[in-house]
Amino acid sequence: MISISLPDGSVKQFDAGVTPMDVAKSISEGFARNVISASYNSETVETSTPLTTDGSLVLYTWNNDEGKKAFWHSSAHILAQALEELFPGIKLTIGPAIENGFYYDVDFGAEMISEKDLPAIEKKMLEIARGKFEFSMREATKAEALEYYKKQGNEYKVELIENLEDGTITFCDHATFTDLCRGGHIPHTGIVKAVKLMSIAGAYWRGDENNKQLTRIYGISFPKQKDLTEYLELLEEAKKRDHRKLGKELELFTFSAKVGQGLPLWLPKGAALRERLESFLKKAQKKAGYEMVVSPHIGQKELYVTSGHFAKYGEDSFQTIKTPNEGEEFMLKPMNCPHHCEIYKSKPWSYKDLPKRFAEFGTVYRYEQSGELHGLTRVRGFTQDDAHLFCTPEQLDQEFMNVIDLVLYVFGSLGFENFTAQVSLRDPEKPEKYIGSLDNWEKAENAIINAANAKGLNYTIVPGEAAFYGPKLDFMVKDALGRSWQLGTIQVDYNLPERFELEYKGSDNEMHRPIMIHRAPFGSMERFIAILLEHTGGNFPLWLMPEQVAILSLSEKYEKYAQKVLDLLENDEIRALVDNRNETIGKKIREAEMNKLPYMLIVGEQEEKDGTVSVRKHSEGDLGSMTVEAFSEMIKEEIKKNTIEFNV
RNA sequence: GCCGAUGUAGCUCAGCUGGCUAGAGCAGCUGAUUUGUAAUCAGCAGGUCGUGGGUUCGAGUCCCUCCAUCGGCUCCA
Repeated sequence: MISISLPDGSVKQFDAGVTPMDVAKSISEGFARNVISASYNSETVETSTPLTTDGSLVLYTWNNDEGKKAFWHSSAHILAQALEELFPGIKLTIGPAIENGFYYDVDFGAEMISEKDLPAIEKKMLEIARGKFEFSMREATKAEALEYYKKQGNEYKVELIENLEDGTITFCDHATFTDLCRGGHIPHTGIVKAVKLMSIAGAYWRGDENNKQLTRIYGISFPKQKDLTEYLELLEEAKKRDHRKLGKELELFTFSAKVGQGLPLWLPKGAALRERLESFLKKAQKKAGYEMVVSPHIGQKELYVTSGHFAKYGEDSFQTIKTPNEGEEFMLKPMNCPHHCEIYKSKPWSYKDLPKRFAEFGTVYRYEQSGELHGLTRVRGFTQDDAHLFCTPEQLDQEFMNVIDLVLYVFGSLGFENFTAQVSLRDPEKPEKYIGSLDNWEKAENAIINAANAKGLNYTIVPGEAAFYGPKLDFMVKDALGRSWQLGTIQVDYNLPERFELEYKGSDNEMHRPIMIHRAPFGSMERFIAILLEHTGGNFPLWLMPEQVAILSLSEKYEKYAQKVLDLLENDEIRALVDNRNETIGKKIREAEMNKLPYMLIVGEQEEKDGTVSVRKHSEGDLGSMTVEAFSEMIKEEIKKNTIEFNV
């Protein structure tokens, strides 16, 4: 007999060799029907794995993330089997579950595959699923496993196995299919009722560009057809919040192939929105002791040679600009830091002057790979809400924490609650990617981790994501489709001060080297606005709206009164427009609603007589009539209510 | 840059297996209408079918090049 404890705290006795599914059935047959995976003593097991020791068992259904993971991973096996049957001779590599679904990376050899092939593969998968084949794990020795795949000529699996310890190697079989696999499956294929293969993509073996590119097939599967339909509808809904679509509809920005890819053109409304965001941040930065500086869009090549950026990115940048002077070369500035270092160098500093905080909305140009460009989130010309703080070692922790406060204030003010903090460290395996001494790197990494801890941030540590000159604390936010983007970033840098020979005089009358903090709460104006658009669906907070109020005249007869209302609102710094076209009120309302105008004021005979406006709120409807003054107060109140004060 | 897909009017889209002067709705313009909470009516105008080649008696439709865009990979100072 063994004792098995369950998540509800209960402990039950079973014969040794009992399976998780047996335990589920002992709880209730109905529950057991929904159980699709399990973990024992925190290790993933199959629902058919015999349990032989005491332990704690967790049973998962489709409603748990672990259950979904097993479901999708098992679906990847089914996909692999379908592919093997339809395209004999292909080489399978890996097929994991992902956040939404699963994929399988396959070497198709000379075979060409395109999206047209997907429906046939889906059909085959469902055929296999209906066979209700059980997934069963089988142990193999390393020699056996290697032999199996060497015989098949699958060098990918051979490579995977060579990196595994003998004695830990398992295979998973179902039907006639077998695959190297660590485990974690649903009981049988029949539970998969709906499958959709989403797309085909190239993916490098082991994520390395120098390796062969494999074909990756993305898919998602569900236990019910209805779940799939709902998922696809959800995707359709998310597409409506795509910032590229909204940006066009709301006339915020555009692109022109003639200007060049990845070079956004800001339209009047978008420019106004940007400006409003900038002045919002400027106000907070002023309180936090920042000083604005301005630097040019180009700099001599030497500047970036000194900073190290040229060696790192020179080849992949916009190339140098030549002048009539032989040998003279300039570059479009790809970042502001070197300029700010030179601003720091413009005069000698005492420790009493520090910290210095130089801020600039600096527009930079980076030659991103063409396949990387993406709406406003990845562009070739963009404006960073940049600042560089120069401080003493004693000031570093406090300065860093203050910047965290500023970032949290910015995110809070704009309603970004679901961000993740990411501590981006260097990859210890690839020292060649970074500059500077290990000693300084450790100091910088510790400073970031300490500050994040002191601020009680819930963060994840990701090695390999640091900048080449220093580690970062990044604030990541997801877009409508769940893709993560880095918005705010704070970086500690010991290297540029060294390369630019920055100094200050200490209390000991000796020269010392300041530490530099790079930071951008928005990240870039472009990306921030893109993500804000996707989060709000274009319904920005009232204070940010390019146009807050539309005054809709009932007919041309009320033009004068509409104009008077407009003047009154403008006196109160409310952004309004008059729609005095010869159209029905229904049409004017419809258009204002579609343009996401927060408030509509309808003015006609009654309103002119009473000196009132009839107020309609976007997506809510008629609020009744009130005086212009009362409306104005209401707007100001709403803006005030949604504004957070920044306290240093 | 790599893999896959897409590109028809300002916008959203139709155009079957290649066959008369390429269609619709919205937006625009003109006129009528002067309107009470999500589309008033009528007329007009608008496209070298992304670009450049090719196949063909004939190409929006088939093939190739390039460009741009979309989904991924790699990259992201």
